[in-house]
Amino acid sequence: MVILSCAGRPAADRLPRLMPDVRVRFAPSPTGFLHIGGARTALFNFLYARHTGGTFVLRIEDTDETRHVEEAVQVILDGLRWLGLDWDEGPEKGGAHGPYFQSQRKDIYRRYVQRLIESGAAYEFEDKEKGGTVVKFRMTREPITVPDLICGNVTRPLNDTEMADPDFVIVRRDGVPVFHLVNVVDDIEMKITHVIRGEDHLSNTPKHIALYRALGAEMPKFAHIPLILNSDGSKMSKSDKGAALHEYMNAGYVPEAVRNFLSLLGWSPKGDVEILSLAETVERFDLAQVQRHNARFDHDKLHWMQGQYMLKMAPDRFNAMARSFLAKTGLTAGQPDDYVLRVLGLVKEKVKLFTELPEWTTYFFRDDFTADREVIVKTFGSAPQSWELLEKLRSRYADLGEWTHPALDAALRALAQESGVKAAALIHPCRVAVSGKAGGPSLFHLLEVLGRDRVLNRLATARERLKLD
RNA sequence: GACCCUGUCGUCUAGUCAGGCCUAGGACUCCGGGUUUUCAUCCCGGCAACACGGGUUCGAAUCCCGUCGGGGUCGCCA
Repeated sequence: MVILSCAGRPAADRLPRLMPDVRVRFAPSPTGFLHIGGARTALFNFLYARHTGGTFVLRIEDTDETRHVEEAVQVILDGLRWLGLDWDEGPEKGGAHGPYFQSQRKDIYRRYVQRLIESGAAYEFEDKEKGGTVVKFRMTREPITVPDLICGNVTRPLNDTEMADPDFVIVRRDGVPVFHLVNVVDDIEMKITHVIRGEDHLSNTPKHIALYRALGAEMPKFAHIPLILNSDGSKMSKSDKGAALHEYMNAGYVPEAVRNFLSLLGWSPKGDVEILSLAETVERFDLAQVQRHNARFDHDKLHWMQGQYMLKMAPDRFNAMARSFLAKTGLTAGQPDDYVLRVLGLVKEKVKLFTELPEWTTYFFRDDFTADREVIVKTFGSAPQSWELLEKLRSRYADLGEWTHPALDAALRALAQESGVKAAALIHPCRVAVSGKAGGPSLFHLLEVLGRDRVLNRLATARERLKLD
C-alpha cells in the first residue's frame, strides 16, 4: 500500500476499522516544555491509535543525558494528561516493550551497533580533524523512496553536501548513539507500525529506511504531518509567544477547547462541523484527511472555541476551576464560600478565559475599585441630575423590605417613573456607582448578590469615589 | 547552494485523487442590523479566495509544464 485515498470510498469503508495491531508512538525529548506542535503530533498519534483500537506508546528521547531532567519529563506528562491524551505504554505506565527512557536502553543500542559493524553496514571511523573515534553508517548512494501515507511516494536523491560524504555518524565520539539510530532501533524493538511525526523529519526518513534495510527489519508505515506556523506564517520556534502548551494551561484555557482547536489544524472532519468531542474526533479521524500543507495558528479562532466550551461547561466544573484561579490572585481570601459561589454564578456566562476573572469580579470582593474616566464621563457627564437620583434610590433601597432582585427591580422602576425618567437613566448610573463598570451581569441580580450593606455604602460614597478632577 | 514538501477568502478549511453538480460551501476575524436595562452571548445579513503564466479539453479550482511564494532537511541536536 502506498497512498490512501479518502473520497469515493464505499460508505461501509468509512466506519472505524479495528486494527488492534496498530502501534504508534510519541517520542518527545525532555527540553523543559511541550511545544504546541509536539502536542498536536501527540494528539494525531493518540487519535489514530484510538480510532484503530491500537496502542499509543510514549517514549522519552533523552539520549543526551545532560538534558535529562526529571522535571522536564514531568512537563511532558502533565501536558499530555491535561489534553486528555493518556498513553497505553510508557513512563509511569510500564509495558512489555520498555524501558521507555532511551537513557535506560544503552545495551540495546550497543547490540544493534555491533550487528551493523559485523555485517559491514557500519564502520568505526577515526576523525583526524575533530579527534576521537565515531561509528558511521554506510549510506546508500541510490535515491530512496519514502512511501508516505500523507505525502505519497517521496523519492529523495542525495543532495550536494550529502553526495560529498553520504555516510553519517550513528555513534558519537563520546559513545552516545545519535537520534537516527536510536529512533529506528526503538521503533523496531517497540514494534511500532505507524510513524506519525512532523514533516520536518521527512527529509531524514531515507536515512531511517536505509537503517531498517541494513538491520533486516520491516519498515513501519510513515505519515508526515504538516507543521504549525505562527500566525504571520513564520516558523514557530520555542521562543515564540504561544509556542508552549503550558501557556494555554496557565492562561485559563479549557483543555477540550485546545484539543479541539489543535485537531482542526491540518485535519478536517468534513461536513462543516467544528465543535467535536474527543469521542467524535476519534471516530472520524483518519490519516487520509490530513492536510499536506502547513497551517498557521489562529489565536482568534482558538479564543472563539474556548468561549464555546466555556458556555457549555457544567457549573460545578466552572466553579472548581474558577475558584482555583481566583485563589491564586488572593482576591477571594477571607470571603465566605457561599458568597464566592454566588458571584461565580453571576459571571459564568460572561467569562471566556479564567484569567479574565479578576476583571469581572474584583468589585465584588474589594471596595477600593475605581472606574475609567471615560465611563464616568459617559454616564454622568451629560446627566448631573443622576447624582440626586442615586441619592433617592439609596433611600428607597435603605427602606426596602426584602433584598431580592424583583424587589430591587420594582423599587428602581417606581422611582424612575415618579421622577419622569427612563429606567435606563437610573440603571446605568447605579451600575457604575456600585461596580465602576459600564457592563456586567444583570444589574438587579448583581445588587442582590452584592448585598444591602455594600450597595448602600457604595451608593453613599459614589459621588466622592467617581469624582473627576 | 542542493534536495524534499507545499500553495482555495486575512486565517482554519470543503471541493482536487475518479474534470461538468462550483455564479467555489462552512467557520474565525471584520462590517451592518436585531435581541438584551449595560457588556458579553445569541440571531440575521454583508465583505472576502481557486498564487501567476502557458497548455490539454466541448468544458479546468480540479489533469500537465513552467514561474513565483511559503515551509523543511542537509549536525558527533532531537
